[in-house]
Amino acid sequence: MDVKKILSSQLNIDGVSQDEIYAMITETANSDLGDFSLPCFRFAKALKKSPVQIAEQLKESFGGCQIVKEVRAVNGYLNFFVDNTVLAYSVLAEARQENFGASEVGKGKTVCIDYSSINIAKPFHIGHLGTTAIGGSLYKLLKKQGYDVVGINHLGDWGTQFGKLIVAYDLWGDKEKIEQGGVEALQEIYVKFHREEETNPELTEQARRWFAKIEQGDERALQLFGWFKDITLKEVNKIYKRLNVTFDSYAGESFYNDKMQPVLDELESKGLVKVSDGAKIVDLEEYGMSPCLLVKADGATLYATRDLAAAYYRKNTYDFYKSLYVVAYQQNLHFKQVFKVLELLGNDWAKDCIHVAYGMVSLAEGSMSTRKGNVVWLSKVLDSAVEKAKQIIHDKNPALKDKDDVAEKIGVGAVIFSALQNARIKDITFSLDKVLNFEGETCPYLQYTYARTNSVLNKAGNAINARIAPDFDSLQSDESKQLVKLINKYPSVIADAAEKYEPSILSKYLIDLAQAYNKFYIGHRILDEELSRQIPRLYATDAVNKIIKDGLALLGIDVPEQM
RNA sequence: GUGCCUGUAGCUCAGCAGGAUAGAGCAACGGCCUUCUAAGCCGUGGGUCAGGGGUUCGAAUCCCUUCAGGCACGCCA
Repeated sequence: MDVKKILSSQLNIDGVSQDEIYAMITETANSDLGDFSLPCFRFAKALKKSPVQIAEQLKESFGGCQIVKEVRAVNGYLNFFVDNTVLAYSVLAEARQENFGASEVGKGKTVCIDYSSINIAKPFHIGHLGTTAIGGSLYKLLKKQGYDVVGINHLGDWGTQFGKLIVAYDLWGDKEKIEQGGVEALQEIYVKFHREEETNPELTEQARRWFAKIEQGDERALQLFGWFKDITLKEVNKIYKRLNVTFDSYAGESFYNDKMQPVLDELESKGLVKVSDGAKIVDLEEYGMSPCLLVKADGATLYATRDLAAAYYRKNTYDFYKSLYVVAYQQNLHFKQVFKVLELLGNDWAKDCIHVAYGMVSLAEGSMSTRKGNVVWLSKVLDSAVEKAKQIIHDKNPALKDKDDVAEKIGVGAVIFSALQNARIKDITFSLDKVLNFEGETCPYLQYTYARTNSVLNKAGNAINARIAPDFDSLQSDESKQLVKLINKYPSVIADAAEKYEPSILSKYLIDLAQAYNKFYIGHRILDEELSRQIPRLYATDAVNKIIKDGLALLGIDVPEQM
């Protein structure tokens, strides 16, 4: 229930719209002062009265409603005290409904999300965790908001590195070894190629020729290329499954090979193309940007050219309302350029293309480099996290059922959560120790709280459905009030997270909710109470149970029923 | 050099379409399990919100500026 809306609808101030009043009502930091507050200072000039007078007047004219217990005018603030019995009654009823938190604001609109976008034959390392986890969560958040969502894995499946890989395979590759070793085995020969290449430029030349053969459709070249692709996808799909991430399209770079020329033609016909040092560019100087490179001096297309073709393809195919690119902030300029070129081409939908940038992942030990083979494989990080979870289960709850399943959920959840708990723009120095810390503001803490609510609900049996009038007066403590308020916020938190493309808003909220519940749990016996007082507490427990499960699912994280 | 991003407790971060006394977690120290899961809860200490100026009744939040760190800036993606 939107308390601010109820309050603002009861307030009338000359020359100020209801929406403006709504926006000005804040939650009060100090609960002694009330639950919600309207500062009246800004109205002083227009009304030619002091804020103190205005607050007094508003207090007098406030019609009153069930939810408000008391209104006070204090030092120019109009403070509202909410009646928690009434609030708890309606909030807990809402929270028990099936689709609590869902919305239909996106109904009939399609959002494309380009995320994860891995490279073929390259390791899935912790650097890919950010885009995969953020994109995967946005996918679910936007669906929850009613949008049709298209998840696109823009595969990096084009470029001279595939020529290199073929050369490396012919020289040092072993079919069986690679079938078994997968991407890691491919990486080995790739890294070797780069070492050898430094002293033997002939290799570089050979690689170039092989890549040209792929382009020309040479049978053997395509066959090997397809094989590398299969190996990679097979392996990566296992990780996606663990991360609860899905895609609707794997149209990658190679897919756009035959779709760039029409875009280039259009650019030419609109007079946007310039030739500079033999390369074709779009000059963006008047917009304060360096030029967007379209075609190299040797005639080859570039990254930006493919992104332009992809943008058109997505618009034509999906008629998107928004098209998101979950890509690290290193590429800020690139996307600014591409979007500007789309705009210069006269596409009003250019404004709907949004670069959802996120921070860098670095290692405490130094930078990652695929070529040097200095990477932290995500599958290994997931495995260590699961291993750690197993150890802790062994220490704390050796009698637990389905230990392996629970450990998987806890371990993988911890890793995903580490990528989603902070604002996405923040850089991350990856530390396994930190990911493996299971105490405090962590995913295991949320899962533990969920398991705790499960335990209470199971022990309560059918009491929650007893035909006895619940006594909501039993939720008057500060802890209860705090908890009810947070439960009430869930739908707006999802809306906010979806609107800002920021899953961390949800992560932070879930931590707050779990903290509030744990305080409530410690401070209030639930099952010892008589039924009429027990039921509201079970409602609250049930709401927390559902929200944590649903909220974590929106982050791509599973919950164990017990732990 | 230019543009963008970041700077809040020892560490990691919330708070930033301005509102009342700046909040969590980790780490440290001290408490709470014969009672619903102690992966929990309570308490203690810890702050020039990077520095300076400005706007405002009011600034961590907006503007200017300086400093520090990161990223990007033509033929990689």
